[in-house]
Amino acid sequence: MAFEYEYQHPALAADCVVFGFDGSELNVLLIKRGIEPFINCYALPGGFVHLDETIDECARRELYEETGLRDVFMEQLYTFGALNRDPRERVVSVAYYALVRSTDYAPEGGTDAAQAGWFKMNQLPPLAFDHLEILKTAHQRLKNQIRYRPVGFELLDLKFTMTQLQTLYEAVLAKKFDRRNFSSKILKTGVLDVLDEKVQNTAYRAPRLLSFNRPKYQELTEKGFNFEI
Amino acid sequence: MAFEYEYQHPALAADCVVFGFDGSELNVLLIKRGIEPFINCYALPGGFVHLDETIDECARRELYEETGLRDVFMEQLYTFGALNRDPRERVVSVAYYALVRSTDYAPEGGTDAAQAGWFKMNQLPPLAFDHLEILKTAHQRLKNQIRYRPVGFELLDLKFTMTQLQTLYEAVLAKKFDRRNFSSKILKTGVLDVLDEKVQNTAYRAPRLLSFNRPKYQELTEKGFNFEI
DNA sequence: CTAACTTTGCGTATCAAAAACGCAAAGAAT
DNA sequence: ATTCTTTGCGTTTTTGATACGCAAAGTTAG
Repeated sequence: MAFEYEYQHPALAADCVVFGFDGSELNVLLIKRGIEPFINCYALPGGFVHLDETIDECARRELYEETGLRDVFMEQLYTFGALNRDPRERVVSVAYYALVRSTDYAPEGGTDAAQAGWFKMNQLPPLAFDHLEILKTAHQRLKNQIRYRPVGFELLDLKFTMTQLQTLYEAVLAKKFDRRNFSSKILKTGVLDVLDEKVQNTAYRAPRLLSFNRPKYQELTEKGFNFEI
Repeated sequence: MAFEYEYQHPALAADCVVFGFDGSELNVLLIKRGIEPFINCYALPGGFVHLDETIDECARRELYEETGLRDVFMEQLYTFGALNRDPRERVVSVAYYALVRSTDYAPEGGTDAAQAGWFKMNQLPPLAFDHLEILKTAHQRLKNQIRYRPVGFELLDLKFTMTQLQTLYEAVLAKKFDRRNFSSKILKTGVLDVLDEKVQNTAYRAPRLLSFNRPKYQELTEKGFNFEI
């Protein structure tokens, strides 16, 4: 016992909800806990905030330590402060929400990240603490964000097809769109570049590849752009 | 010195950004600090989280203690965790955002709330800590929320005129609307009841009074309603 | 090799909502 | 009585959303 305070202080943690997209379904990154409480139970990557780091830095550090992932799109989600979230002591957790390209990350055996893995959003294992509630909050945020941010930037490969982009939207929003309207609507915004390149080795007609045009996207978001589908 | 921990813990506080509307301009509630640091400087109402209360409860308690306000619409905004926000020790602050009817609240002299007061959003005094940054974040949230929540519920009197409602939207969004389109668009949603009552003692033609229809609003928000103007 | 089939890419027709604005009645001010 | 401002209700015009037709690309199957 080393640190003393005049008043009681809660412990402060950061937890990360990392979404990935595998081409057809939305996935979330979970780790298997190696310590009590909830040992061997799945949980969101996260841990306690150090006094010499910001909460954002903590979230990135813990994510890297527990899964090997870094340099991902990440933003603060919500702070969870119920009284008995953690059986050990009062812990307040600042939750973060992150998006990664699935192809950029496969959990590797034999490392700290060996216990990390992707889970389909509709086949989740039981989660430690209030992490299911945090995850549901993050999913809601993703559903909102996809309307006014091209989250495909973070979730798809640099080059992708229109069908892949539409599948992502349909997976996130759990809703179907007309292929032709989806395509023309999203092309009309100008945030996509049509590449002079086609997918190789496809069944039937090969689709052309697309990429996001970041400067154009920046320009549009600055004047209150809406990606509504 | 009474409380000991194995690891260092930051202090945890909650601060409230309370917006009010006086009929023509957007206001924010500030208190004059009576203690160091930043003594006599204006700041957001707020204080440290007790270990036997949630952060939400803390925000409501502090707001009541410092301004006398209670039972207001309030929701969590963002958590601010920069390293040197507070010169005393590491303090992480969970910011809340609240809306009140100006007529429901006038700071009273001779009470704990004597130091509280409304300030116009475009005539703010210097603020303590990083409270200006918090305030700007809250204003941005209000601008977003007014699109899909009838924030007039919280900011206007129970009975109001269409012009007052439009003035509120124009004050929040810093944008002008066509009077006739604004009126028909918002009436068409059904969230307003047209009362069989007119304003008394007006210059020129007396406008009719309106009120929000809460059940209708609830019904619409549940099916993904959009109040976009 | 040819026919069938699936996906893709581009187009148009139809429908609904947003934006612009005309106009007269209410009712105080002169 | 006349002027003037605000209010309330409408129409026209323009824009955007939705539904869907169709042929070309290019693979699969006979």
